[in-house]
Amino acid sequence: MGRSPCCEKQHTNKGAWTKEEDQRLINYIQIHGDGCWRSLPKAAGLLRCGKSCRLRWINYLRPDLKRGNFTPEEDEIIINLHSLLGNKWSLIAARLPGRTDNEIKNYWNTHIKRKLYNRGINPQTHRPLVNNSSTGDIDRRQEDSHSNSSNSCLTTEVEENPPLNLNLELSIGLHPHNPITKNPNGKGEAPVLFQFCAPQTELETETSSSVPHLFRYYTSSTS
DNA sequence: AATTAAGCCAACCGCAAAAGC
DNA sequence: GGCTTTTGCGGTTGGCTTAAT
Repeated sequence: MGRSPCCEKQHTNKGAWTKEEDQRLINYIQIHGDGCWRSLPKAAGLLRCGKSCRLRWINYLRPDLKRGNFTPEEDEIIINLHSLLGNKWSLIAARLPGRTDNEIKNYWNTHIKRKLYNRGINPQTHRPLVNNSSTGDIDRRQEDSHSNSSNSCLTTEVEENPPLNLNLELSIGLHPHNPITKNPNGKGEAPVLFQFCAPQTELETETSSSVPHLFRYYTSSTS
């Protein structure tokens, strides 16, 4: 038995948002701010589920959203971050001001995956694809084996290949709400240096359930 | 011009974590 | 500490648009 729905489905609209609905949501948030999504629809006079309102605001109506195509620089940032974080779209989005996790996820699936395949790189593992010598087809089993878990490559690949030891500085914008990148003193910007380390032990590698466990990060104040 | 296929993106769904009581 | 509610995330889907036949 699942959890009860978050809202009375028979009383909510679904599908594409109308201009009027958008305007109601914008007006409400401009006055009251966002948050408390559960009660927002009723208060704003919208026949929508709170989750739907939140998604609409975050992915489409937010004033700070950047519109338009991704730049080549953004492409490379996404590829680099994905190689480090896996399908953690919200974390990747936090490093790209004006972009949403949904937008990046869609862009990854429609553009970047193909781009990497064309470069001969497995988009999930970020390692060279293995060519099937008899057929010439690209062997995508690597991707299939990885698809069950966004981070599973960290266990299988590490066993097959020497772990990479990278010191990579991510010279990209900070996001004020990201607890990782937020400067602890709350002032100014702190450059964030991610230091990626080889797993300490096999046990640690086996039991790692999230990528951040495998690396540490630190910030340093610019002041 | 009509039909089909592929590309694209907004929105939905289910789950897990966080927050509240 | 345990239960319930709310929020946020990632995967998936549906439908619109464009390209190819």
